[in-house]
Order: sequence, then structure tokens, then C-alpha cells
Amino acid sequence: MDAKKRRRLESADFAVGSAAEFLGLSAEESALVEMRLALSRALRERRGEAGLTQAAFARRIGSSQSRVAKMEAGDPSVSLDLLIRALLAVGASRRDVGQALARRMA
Amino acid sequence: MDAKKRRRLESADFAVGSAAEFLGLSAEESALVEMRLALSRALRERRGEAGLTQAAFARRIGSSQSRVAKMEAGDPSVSLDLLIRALLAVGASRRDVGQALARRMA
DNA sequence: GCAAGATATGTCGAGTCCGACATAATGCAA
DNA sequence: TTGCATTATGTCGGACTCGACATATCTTGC
Repeated sequence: MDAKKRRRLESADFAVGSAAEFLGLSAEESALVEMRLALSRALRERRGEAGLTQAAFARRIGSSQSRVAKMEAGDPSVSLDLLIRALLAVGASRRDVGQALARRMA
Repeated sequence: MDAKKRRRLESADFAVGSAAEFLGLSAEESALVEMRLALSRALRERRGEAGLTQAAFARRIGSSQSRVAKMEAGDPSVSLDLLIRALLAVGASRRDVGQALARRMA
């Protein structure tokens, strides 16, 4: 997989416009990045609504505060797997995850 | 994460009824298994429609026939990450992935 | 029933991702 | 400001997933 080689990309802020084109990402690569960001946002929202701190949430899912911070930051060291597990842990359904994953930027 | 310890579960066939309850999986765990299976099915469908053998598809995405077989079998050694990348590689959109992931068994 | 193509299963070294820890930055009430 | 809670960033050892290879088990046409 070609994407593998270019893995450690900055997760980017999208401060103005799509950073994807700027960085020369393929359609597949940018779809992956967008998915990660979309799930990140969903996770932060849900954790907030649940009134949990990152540390409290980390304890609840058997992880650490730093990793939760990275999840929510869309850090490239965080897999979609982990994000999805975390979402399920805050009560998201399979359907919720599917929607979150497909949702476009605000 | 508690799921971690019980990781290497058989991916199960669901020959009759939900194997999830039988195996004593938590809601979260079975949601993950179901997602993996749902993506597996979507991948096999799309590859079929594209008229590709597992080997041909593997070459196309820079992987191996055996791993593609495992992807389609819902093997626990295959991450959701990989399945999603594979789906994108056969032309699925982010939306397609979201739908596939949420779709219930036939 | 055989052969050949396709798919499935088992294993392994290499590289990735995870939780943990340390520490820095940010926020926010007193 | 100062102090305390929360969130962000950097780094590691070890667990996990990857592609690859070997081999076994289907399929399908003959």
C-alpha cells in the first residue's frame, strides 16, 4: 500500500481550506485523514456531553489521558480502530459510528 | 480496554443465530465483530463486481492474496483500518464505508 | 477423478500502534 | 498573579498487525 510510506503526515488543522490538496494527498489518503478527523470530533463531542475529563474517560476505557488527547487531536499514531472502540465505549451505536465517519466538516 | 484480553476470538460463522451472546461478548465487542464482518462482506462484493481475483486485488493494493483472504473472512488479525483502506482502494467513498459499516446482516 | 486456478489457513520477521509515564502548555477560579 | 485542574506533546517497551511465504482446501472444466 502506497499510503504506508507517507504515513507520518501532520494531521493538519484545516485552518483555511483543504490541506489535502496542498499536501498532495491521494483521494484515498485524504479520505482516511478526513475519517480520522471526523471520528475525533465525534469523540470529543460525546465525551463532553458525558461530562467526562480526558483522564476520567481514559480510566473508563482502560487507556491513558495522553492517548485520549491524541485521539481527539487526530494524531496519526491513533488508528481508526482505536477511535471506533472509544466511540462505542461512550455509547455510540454502530450506526452512530457509520454516520460520524461519513460526516463532512462543519 | 477489556476487549483486548479477549482478543483472539474465533470470528464465528453465525451459521445459526447470533454467536455473540453465546460467546458472551459485550455489546461493544460484538459491535466491533459485526463491523468487521460487515466491511468484509462489502469488500468481497466490490472485489467481485470489479472482476478481480484475491491475488489480483492484493497486487493492486500492495498486499498479498493471503491477507485479502483474511480480510474477507473477517479474521481477527485484520484491523478495521485495513478493511477501510481496502474498500477505499476498490472505489468506495467515505459515505459508502460509513454505510457498509453500519449495515446489518442480510 | 485430474489438473489448474482460486481461496483458505498457519506462521514469521519487521514495523506500527498502544498504554504509560514525564512534562509542558492552557484554562480558570480565587 | 498563584494555584490547581485539564489538555497537549514527546518518548518508550512491548503487544499487535502487516505483507510474505508455504501449504492446504475448495472449485470448475475436462
